[in-house]
Amino acid sequence: MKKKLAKILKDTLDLCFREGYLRRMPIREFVIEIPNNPDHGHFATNLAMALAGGQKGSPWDVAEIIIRHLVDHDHFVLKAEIGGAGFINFTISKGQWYNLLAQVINLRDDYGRSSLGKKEKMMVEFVSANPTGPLHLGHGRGAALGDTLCRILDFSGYDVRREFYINDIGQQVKILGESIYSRWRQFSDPSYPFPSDGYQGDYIQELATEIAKEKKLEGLDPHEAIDLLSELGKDKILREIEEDLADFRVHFDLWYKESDLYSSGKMDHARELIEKRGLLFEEGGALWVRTSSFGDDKDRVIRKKDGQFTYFASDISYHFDKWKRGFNRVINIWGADHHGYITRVKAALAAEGIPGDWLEVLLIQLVKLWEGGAEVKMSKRAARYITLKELVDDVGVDAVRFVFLSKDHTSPLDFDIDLVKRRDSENPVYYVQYAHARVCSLFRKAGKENIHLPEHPGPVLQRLVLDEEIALIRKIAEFPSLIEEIACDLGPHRLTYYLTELASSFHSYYNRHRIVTDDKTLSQARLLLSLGVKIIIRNGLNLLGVNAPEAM
RNA sequence: GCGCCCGUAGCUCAGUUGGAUAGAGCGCCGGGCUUCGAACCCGUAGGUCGCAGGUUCAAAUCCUGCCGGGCGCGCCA
Repeated sequence: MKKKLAKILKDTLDLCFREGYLRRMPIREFVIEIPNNPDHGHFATNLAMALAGGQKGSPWDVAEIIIRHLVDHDHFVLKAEIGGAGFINFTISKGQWYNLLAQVINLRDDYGRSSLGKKEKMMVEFVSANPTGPLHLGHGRGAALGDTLCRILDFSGYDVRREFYINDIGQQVKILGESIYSRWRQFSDPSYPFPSDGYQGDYIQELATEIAKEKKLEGLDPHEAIDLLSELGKDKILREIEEDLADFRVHFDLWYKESDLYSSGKMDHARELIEKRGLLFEEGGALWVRTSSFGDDKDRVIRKKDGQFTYFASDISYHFDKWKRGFNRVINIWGADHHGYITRVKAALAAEGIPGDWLEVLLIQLVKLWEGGAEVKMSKRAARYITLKELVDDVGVDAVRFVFLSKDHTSPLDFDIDLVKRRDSENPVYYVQYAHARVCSLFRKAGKENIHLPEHPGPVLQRLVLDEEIALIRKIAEFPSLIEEIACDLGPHRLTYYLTELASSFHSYYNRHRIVTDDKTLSQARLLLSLGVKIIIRNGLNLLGVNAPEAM
C-alpha cells in the first residue's frame, strides 16, 4: 500500500516538474508514514515540506499543487487533505483495502515473504559458547536473537547460514579437564586441591561421576587423565548445549571447530597473508599484527612468547575463512563484554582489504533475573546462576523467546520470572497467542452454525464498513514493510510490539462487535477479517519461533 | 584517563530512522460475562523525554559540553 502511494507521489512529481507546476529540483528524502491520529487519514507524507525549501510558495502551496495534479488513474486515493505544517493526509478508498485483505488470505503463510535479499549469501554466527559449562541466560538471549534474525532474513529472500563457533582447544578446555580430574580425585581424597581458576558448579562432579563409569581412570597418569577428561568432558557438554538449543528451537547449519583451523592449515595461511602485507612483526619474543594501521588503538599479539596462539589469532583465521567461503555479509552476535574486540577484528579484516561493513557485530546486553520482587544475583565464579535449560523448563520456550525478543538487544533485559510463569492475563506472551486461539475458536463456532467462507471473498468484503475494520486491515497491511525494515535494521523486537498491537486491536474489535451473527454475509466478511488477523499473528509468531496455538 | 552503550510515566520498556496532542505493559483506582473463549474489554490518574546550549519550518530523535549508570581498554580465555 505504502509502495503504491509512493509511486503515485513520484509520478505526480515527475508530472509537476515536466509541466512546470513546480520548480525542478532534486527530490529530498520524504517519508510516508502512518499517522496515529485517525483524523489524519490512512497515510501521511511530509513531501510538500521537504520540497518547500526549493519552491516559491509555502509548504501549503506546494501541497495544494501536488494534490491538484495527483496521478491516480485507479482511484487509489479517496481523499487528500492538507494538515498541520504542510502534511498531506491521504485516505485510501475502501475497495483497495478489501483487495489487500483478499490478497493476505490468498497468500496465507507467504504473506510478508519478499525477495528483498536477492538470494544474497549471509551468515549469522551466534551463541558460540565455550564448551566448558551449560548455557546461561545471556547465551539464550543471543540464541533467540540470532535464530529469529535468520528466520526473518530467510523470509526476506536472503540465503542465510547459522553457524556456531566452538573454542574446542586451548587453555579453557584444559582447565575443564583439570577441574573434572580434581573432582574425581576428591571422591576418594577430599583434600585433593582444586585448581584456583577451575570451573565451579555441580555439573563438574556429575561429569566426573559419569566419565569414571565409562572409562577406567585409575591406571592413567595425571596428564593422560586430564587430556582424556578434557576431551570427553568437552564433548559431553557440547552435546548438552546442542540439545538445549534444539529444545529452544535453535538449530545450526554448521558447528565450526577452532581446532579445524589448526589441522587444516588455515591458521598458517592467515598468518602468511598478513606477513605478505608486511604487517607481521616480532617483539619481545611474541608475534604481533600491526592492527594500529587500521584503526585499532594498538598492535595485537597473535602468538605469545610461550609459543601459544591467542584467541585473536584464530579469530582472524576464522573470519578470513568466512570471507573466502563467499558470504556477502556476515553478522556476529557477541556478549556486550566483547565490544573491545570489534575494532581489533575489523582492523585485521581491513588489512586484507575486506570492507568494514561486511562484518556487523551485534552486542547483547545482560539479562537480569527477577523473582519475588528482587534481583536474582548471579555469579559465574561461584557457579550461582540459572541456566537457560532451567529457565525454559520452568516457564516454557514460548515465553522465554518472546520476552528475550521483546526488548532491543542494546539495552539490558530484566526478566521477571513471576510475571512470565503465570499462565494468565498478566503474561505478555499469552496475549498474542490468545488472539490467535480466539480466531480459531470463532471458526469452530461458525462451523457449528454452518457458516463457511465464500469461494470468492470479493463481494462479501464490502460488508466491512466500520472504521475499526478498515483500521484493522491497515494494521495487517503494515506487516510486510515491517518485516523488510527489520531485515535491514536487525531489530526484531519491533515485531513483538507490532503483534501485541494487532492482537490488542483485534481483542477490542471482538469485544465491541459480534463476528458470527444471523446475517450470513456480514458474518463471512468478519470471519475473513479475523482470518487475516490470524494469518499475520501466525506468520509473525513463526518468525519469532513462538507457537501459535489453535486452542489454549 | 580513553573508547562503546544507555538515561522517556512509580516499575519494565516502545517511539515507524527529523514530523502533527510523546505511547504500551505492569502497578493504582473505577466499571463490564444469560449471546462467538473474561487468558478479554472500557474508563480515570500518572511526563521539565538526565541538564544546558546549537542545527531548522519542525528535535525524545542529529551536533557540542556537562551530570549519572553499565561495559571494555592483557603476551587472559
